[in-house]
Amino acid sequence: MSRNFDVSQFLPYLLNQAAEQTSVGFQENYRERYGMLRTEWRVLFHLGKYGDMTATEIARLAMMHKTKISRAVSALEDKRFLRRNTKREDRRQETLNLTVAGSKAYQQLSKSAADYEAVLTANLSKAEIAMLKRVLKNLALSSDVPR
Amino acid sequence: MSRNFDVSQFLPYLLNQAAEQTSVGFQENYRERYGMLRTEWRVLFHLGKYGDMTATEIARLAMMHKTKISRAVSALEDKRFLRRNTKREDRRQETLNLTVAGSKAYQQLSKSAADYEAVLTANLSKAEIAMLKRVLKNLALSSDVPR
DNA sequence: GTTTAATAGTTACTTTTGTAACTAACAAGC
DNA sequence: GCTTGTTAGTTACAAAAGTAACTATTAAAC
Repeated sequence: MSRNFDVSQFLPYLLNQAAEQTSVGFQENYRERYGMLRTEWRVLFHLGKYGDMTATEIARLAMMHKTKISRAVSALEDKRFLRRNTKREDRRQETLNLTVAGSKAYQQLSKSAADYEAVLTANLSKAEIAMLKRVLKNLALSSDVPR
Repeated sequence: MSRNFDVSQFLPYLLNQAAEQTSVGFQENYRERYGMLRTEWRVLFHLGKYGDMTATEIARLAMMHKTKISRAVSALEDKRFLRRNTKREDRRQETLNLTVAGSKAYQQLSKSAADYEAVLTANLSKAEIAMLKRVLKNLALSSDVPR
């Protein structure tokens, strides 16, 4: 069985291809229009979805390294999509919150995301989509290396 | 509906997390032991699976840019995992083939891949795995931008 | 209260990737 | 056979990501 394992069907490989294609497909929605990178869009949507957060909280939720977050936050700040506020009770931390422009971009892009996902899943049933997402979430937790 | 779209459940995002975690999880099998990068492992497994190929053929199959392939091929050649042979009928192309060491690495790693996948899919049924892979392959083709 | 350790976030340096321009070889048109 | 265009693969340069060391601040130990 392992002798004949078909490595071209290897799950991490298939996941990578699907992830890469769909992410590249979606980036046309924020790249030109808002001048964002993928990491920036991710940070933006966390703030849009969960409200004010610190960089560390985003890093944990998004499973992204803190330097990546740090750079994305700086870029989003430069583009006036978010503001930072040092916490009074702990001056190491800073709460990040979207500006009006940031919120608008988020609204716009979450609409685009919904549309894009609808296209991607056009020939899947509700049950299949649910199962797919459940599996993906489990896989993301599987080899959970805290970084 | 789009108003309340849950962007933290966005398919490309979930795919990315699952892809990243599982790829990072698997890399411990080739990173230390063979000193390979992810791109190199991918090129290696294409040659192992399909036999001799040119760089362009791998690029098309693996949906990787040709510069990435070029660099991975050089690295694999330096490590003596493959050899190149200029084709006589078209001297622009070169056929890549695994050395004995390359084949051994491939055998080893495809075994590891099988084991790793078995762990990843431990709590999925055969039907679920089949459906998952089918969906992933479709998603990878979805927004097929030839590069 | 002073030392020690831990945490949030940034910066410097290195590695990897992306993009575009390049060389070499072939093919077609004329 | 010469020009024009195309394809395979590489290289140079720029952008992005990873890693480790850093600063500033807080918390704990004593």
